[in-house]
Amino acid sequence: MQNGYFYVTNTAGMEENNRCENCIIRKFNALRAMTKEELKVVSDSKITRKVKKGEQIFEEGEKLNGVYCVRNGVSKLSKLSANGKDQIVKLATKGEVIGQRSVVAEESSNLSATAVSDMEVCFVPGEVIVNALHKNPEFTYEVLRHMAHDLKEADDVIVNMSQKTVKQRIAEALLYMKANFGLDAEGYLALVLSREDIANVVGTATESCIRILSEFRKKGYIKTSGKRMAISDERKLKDLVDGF
Amino acid sequence: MQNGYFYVTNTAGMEENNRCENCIIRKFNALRAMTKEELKVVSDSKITRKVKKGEQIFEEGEKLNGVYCVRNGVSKLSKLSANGKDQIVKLATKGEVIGQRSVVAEESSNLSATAVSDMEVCFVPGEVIVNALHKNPEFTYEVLRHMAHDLKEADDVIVNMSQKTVKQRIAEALLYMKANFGLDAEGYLALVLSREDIANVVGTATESCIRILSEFRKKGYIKTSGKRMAISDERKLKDLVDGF
DNA sequence: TTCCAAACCTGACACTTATCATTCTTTCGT
DNA sequence: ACGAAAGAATGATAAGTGTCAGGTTTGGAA
Repeated sequence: MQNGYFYVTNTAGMEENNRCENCIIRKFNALRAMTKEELKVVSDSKITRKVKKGEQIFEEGEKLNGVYCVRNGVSKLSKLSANGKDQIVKLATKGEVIGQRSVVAEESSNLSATAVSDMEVCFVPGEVIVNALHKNPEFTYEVLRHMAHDLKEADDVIVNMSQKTVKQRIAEALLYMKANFGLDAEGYLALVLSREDIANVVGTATESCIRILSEFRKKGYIKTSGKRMAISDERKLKDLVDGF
Repeated sequence: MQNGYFYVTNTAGMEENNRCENCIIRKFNALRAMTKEELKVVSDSKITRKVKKGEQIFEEGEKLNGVYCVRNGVSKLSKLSANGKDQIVKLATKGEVIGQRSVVAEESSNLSATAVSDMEVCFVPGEVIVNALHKNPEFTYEVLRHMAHDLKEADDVIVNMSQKTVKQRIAEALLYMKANFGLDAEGYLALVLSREDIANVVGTATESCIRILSEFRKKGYIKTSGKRMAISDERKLKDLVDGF
């Protein structure tokens, strides 16, 4: 099904910077705890793939045969709810590994992954990961630590979702986008999300999201240019989040 | 601070059923992947403690020196939000290990744990756990699988919180309580939570929770006797959750 | 460029939920 | 068993949010 979109990188004579051993991205995820030998296996078996904005990497309920290491771009991890909206649970960016949870638990995925911008990802077969998990406690420990971190973040999201107003959650989302994805050359948020996506991050109706962003704009908290947004008054947004 | 509440179990001549090796509870959590030797160390270092209903086991922000294995009773794991309410993120019962996340990540706890009923817990020092994590990949893998499961559940909670109405969430909470904690001899939910606790599970105001439970009672979906509750029409509650 | 579809925006309105105030009931300690 | 304190219940009202029904703007394909 996904064939044709793939191009294989483990060809002879491949340039050195396509080897996992030399990949800087790796420093930021659990793969840094792998041994040289394990990393070689990963590198030989991995498949690099370009994903265009809007394209789906995998779908909720799909059996994943491996994990995806994000080299570039941003992916949204979302889950469809009964009322037809899909709630974005996490945004994964450069250095993060997606699909880990499903491979570790040997279950089909509970989330869909869709590219929010053009991406480059490395697919690593599940057996290679599972193998390392059984043999290398340091690697397993490292994966565990990353998952512990994700779990803590999920707890925080639960509390925010249930205790904060939509306005507070949107303000927080903007600050989050600035803190985690930075700004472009003109000071706009580097991560450009549609209003609908932002609504799906904070769990509200698209119209409500638009309305509140307009309000922020009118009050001078933010500035917009097409779908790009810039934070003008960070202090005010922070106060809002904290309930002032 | 916690001294005096503790009584040590690793005394000579201790009865056999107080040894982890013989503890059935262990079968349900990651400790089942420990070797005999590791389990002996756990058993020799563990401290069994009785916790009375309402008593706190640990607090948000506290540095945990170990994990707590629940032998009996139920604990709520909650997080205080800016507006003063504390959101219950998870209910932990017999066989579950709490505090894992913090020990694994070597961070202070992001949640508070409070007994919802009288409990008996075994405290296991962090070093013992961390040691096993470094040495025994099967144990680490097992902990990882449990955490993967928790993470999936957390994702589901996020979606429910943001996409379902309060009424749906309360209906779901009742069904959850039946499914996970069962019924008492008279058919009432074995887990008795205050209206406030239920409100904190589903993330709503106590009054709203009471109002909706009253409505369920009037419509014949549930039956109440003091703070005990019984499900009379499970079908209706399920339909409600699914949006009918 | 022109056109079309998607994205964005706004208003009106209904419904949901929180808050405040008050009363009734249960539970628990002495 | 009693009284105090906690919990449960209900009404009135206000605030927050979703939905529907239009508009306008934007961006990309032909």
